[in-house]
Amino acid sequence: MKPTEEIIRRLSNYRRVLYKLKSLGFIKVFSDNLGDALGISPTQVRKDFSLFKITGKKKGGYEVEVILERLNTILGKDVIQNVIVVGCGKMGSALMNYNGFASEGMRVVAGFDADPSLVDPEARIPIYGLEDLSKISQQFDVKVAIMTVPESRAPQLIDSLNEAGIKGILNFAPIELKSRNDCLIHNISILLELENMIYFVNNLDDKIVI
Amino acid sequence: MKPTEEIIRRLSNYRRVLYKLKSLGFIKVFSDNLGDALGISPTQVRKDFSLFKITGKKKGGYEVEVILERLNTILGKDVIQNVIVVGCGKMGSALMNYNGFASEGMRVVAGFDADPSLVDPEARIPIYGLEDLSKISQQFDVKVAIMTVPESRAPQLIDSLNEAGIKGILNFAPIELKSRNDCLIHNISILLELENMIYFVNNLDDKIVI
DNA sequence: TAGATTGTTAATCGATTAACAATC
DNA sequence: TAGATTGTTAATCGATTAACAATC
Repeated sequence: MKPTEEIIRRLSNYRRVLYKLKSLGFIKVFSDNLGDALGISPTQVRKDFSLFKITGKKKGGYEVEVILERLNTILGKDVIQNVIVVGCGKMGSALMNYNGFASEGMRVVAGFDADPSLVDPEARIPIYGLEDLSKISQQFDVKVAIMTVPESRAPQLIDSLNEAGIKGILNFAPIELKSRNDCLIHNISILLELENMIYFVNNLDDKIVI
Repeated sequence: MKPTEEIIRRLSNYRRVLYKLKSLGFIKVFSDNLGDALGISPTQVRKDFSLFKITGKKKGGYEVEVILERLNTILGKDVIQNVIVVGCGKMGSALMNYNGFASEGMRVVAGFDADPSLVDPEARIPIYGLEDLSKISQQFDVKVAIMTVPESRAPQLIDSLNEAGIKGILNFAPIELKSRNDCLIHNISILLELENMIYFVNNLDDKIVI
């Protein structure tokens, strides 16, 4: 069985919770603990672990340190993951300067923008023109890009990103881009999320189904 | 059957595609058209429509104008939906000034921040201290909040938001907050999304399962 | 009419959960 | 030992898809 996106999402959450438990002094955890913390069944925790050959001891549970090491390897935390930000408007620059990346083993190595007035190769995180996409991406072995450009620019940019060797795009434009064979795309649409919540909030009488 | 989050997400996407088709001159569409555009089966389109009593004509398909009107009603587009932004740091202010809300029938009526130096009730979109949450939320009948605060502040803020009558929270802090009975929470975690993509990009040999 | 498309029922598929033997 | 917990198999559940009668 191949891991699905949902399973990997849960692995990230196990990892996050395990660090919290570790800081509380936990040496070992049971599938029950993790299930409670994530609001899922202990069986699912065990099943997920089983898929990745993460084993525990009957009655003894799982060793926090051991699972964490395994999870870090699976999620690529043993190497710094370089990413770029394409589109350095308000949203893009807010993301570039977000300081949560480092502690998650990620680094924004550069920004890119079509607007020459935003280009600044001397900045702490340099900003280049789009013509430098391939050069910089190859130099830093970048595989993943955050895309914060206007909706109209998004579709054509995908081709440039692919040519530059980008395999994963986190798209913030309010347009649902479909993954291709050669490129995984995740869409984060604030408008869509709000619209979704607004529906359920406006229909609270209907029991919320999540 | 109650609509799930996924179904509402698809309704949003039908709506988006339908506006595009309308601008291309389409008067009617078939479930095939919509399925193709969204990469889903025509059966699913018909099933979704059926759930909301959106009907078409055998052989004649669906009338674009009619479905759009229905979808707009379902998704609350017939009334302006007021939202607030809690936490006016870089991310929060980038969101407040994002100009995609208006065309989707949403309006950011105010921002809130614990830091008094950010408070500015005279700004185009006024920024208040947290003590004004209830007053302003009630004044503008706000039910949904965008939360862009540091992780450490997030949990306690939920209580304040609930007291202010907020029923839905779009959380940007990198902490997976669980929905409660009285409050729907959607988490948007850039780090989690990146981590997820990084996994699949680093394991491209394993066929991607989406 | 013949062909195409809806609306719905039944079948399939995949993901979650229950159950339980193994065993610490 | 008795009780608790893992690891896995079988059962369940829900969502998607196939099939098809109705009909335009």
